[in-house]
Order: sequence, then C-alpha cells, then structure tokens
Amino acid sequence: MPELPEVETIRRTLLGEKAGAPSIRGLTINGAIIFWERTLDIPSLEEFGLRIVGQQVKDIGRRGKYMLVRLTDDTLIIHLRMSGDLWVEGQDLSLGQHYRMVLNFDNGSRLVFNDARKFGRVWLVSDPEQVLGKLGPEPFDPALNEQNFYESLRSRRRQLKPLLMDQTFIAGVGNIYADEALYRARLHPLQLSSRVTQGDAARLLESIRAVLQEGIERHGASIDWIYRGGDFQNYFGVYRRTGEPCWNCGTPIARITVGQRGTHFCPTCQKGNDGTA
DNA sequence: ACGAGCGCCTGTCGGC
DNA sequence: TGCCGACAGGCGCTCG
Repeated sequence: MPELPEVETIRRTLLGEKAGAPSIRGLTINGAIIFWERTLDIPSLEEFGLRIVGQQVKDIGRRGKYMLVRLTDDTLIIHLRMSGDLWVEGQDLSLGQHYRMVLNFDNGSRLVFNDARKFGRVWLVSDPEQVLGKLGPEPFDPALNEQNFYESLRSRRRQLKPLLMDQTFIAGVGNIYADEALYRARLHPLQLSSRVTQGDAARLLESIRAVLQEGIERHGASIDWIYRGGDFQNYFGVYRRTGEPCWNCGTPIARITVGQRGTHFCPTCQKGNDGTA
C-alpha cells in the first residue's frame, strides 16, 4: 500500500493543494455506491447509504496510513492497503473496472476509491477512535522523542524491521520506508530492538522522519503498475535495489525475507549487534 | 511476547 | 504464444 507519504500526498491533492486539482472541502454528498461489499467494514450497506447522504465534507485528515474524511456528523475512514487510490472526477465519466466505492457530490463531481486488489477498507463512524485506537505514535509528533523512542524499543524484544512495520509501535511506516530508514540509520533489519543503544535509537528516529519527509516532498513513490505521480522511487537507497551497489560502500544490496516481506539492506553498512551480521 | 504461515485479491513480469 | 510461479506499497488471524 501506499505508506504515510503516499497517503499524505493524496490527502493534499483532495484538498486542492496540488495545481489543477479541485478541493472536495465543502461539497455535500448526494449519493454513494459500494461496488465491492467487503470494501465496507462498518456500518452495514443499508445504513451506510442512509447515513452518509446529506453530509458535507468539512476537512480531510490523516492518521498513520488512514485517510480521515471529516463529515458533518461522522468520519469516513479509508485505508488504501496495497493497491488503493483516491481521486476526484466528473460524474459523466464511465465507471472503471476497479472502482470499489464512489461518492457523488452536489456539484457534479465524485470521489472515486479505486482498488485493484480489493484489500482496501472503509469505515463510517461517529468516533474515529473505534478504528484508530490501537495505533502507535504519529512519526512527526513532537511528543515522540529520542528518549521515549529508545525506551519503547528496549521494552520489546522484536526484530527491528517487523517492529517498524507494526502500526501499534509507530504509525505509517510500511515496507519501503522501513527498509530505507534502517539503511539510513545503518541498522540491520534483524537486529533485536531490546539491544539497541541510545545512539542507535536516536539515529533510527531521525532516519524514519527523514525518509518520510523526503517521501512527502517527492509526492510519494510510484512503483509497479500503480502510478501515483510521485518520484521517490528514483531515490531509493536499498528498496528493490537487490544486487546493485550500495551508494555508500559499493557492496551489492542484499535481499532477504522477513515476516514474508522482501527486505533489502547493505550487508556491509548495516551490521547487527546480535550476531546476525 | 514473539515469529511464521496463511488468507484475502488482481496484476505484472521473467523463465521455459 | 501460452503457462506458471514469484512477487507486489497491508493487515488480521491462528498456531506454536
């Protein structure tokens, strides 16, 4: 899926912050269609339609990888998972093959939730905490600092890569940015969190923030057939660079599988202190 | 408290 | 050309 930078890019586009893109803020929903039933988590199909029609888009927020469309009475929460995308277009256009939800607005435009793999989910709730309650800290929250990040790492005994991708540990980091953050911090993906030093923790937090920030500035990464317009994929340090030379030392980038996910790292620059490298 | 495996889905790509 | 497995930006579940 899109990770935090891609979700943030889409959020800004839906608010009209990208040149030529119309904002949906202030528009009123006068029709809603779900094309794939499992896309809707809660409430029921019947209640969803009855409840959402007539509500106005007040603002769009984000929490981790979740898009939060704040309406008059409820919040429409959308998770894009692996292949989801959101955009605005005219109601006169024909429907695409992978449209899973469409919201029609009173000005003749519509919001499209497109999702080839059907993993995406939407929730319509009065209290967003019902869905977001278990999420860990937002990466850019100033309340997250070197000290409590260090303590949070030490309090668990997890491999760093799966831990970074655990949304209850920190929200918004996925497979690409976990690999990139560990590379930047010079930490091995299998190193145990219980054994990091204060310096390791400080570098890792700084690295997470730096790669997410760069991802946002480059409007996210666009890979495979899911094109979203960003160009961060041209600046990857390790992700999908298997066999290519490390920018720092020239060693071929290695690929291993961790938690069923492709994991890329430099065997020379990223040494673990737990015997894994 | 962990990690591993699997299910959910469709599409693309490389090898034969 | 066609088929077939590997792989893909995520996450919830079960099982040791």
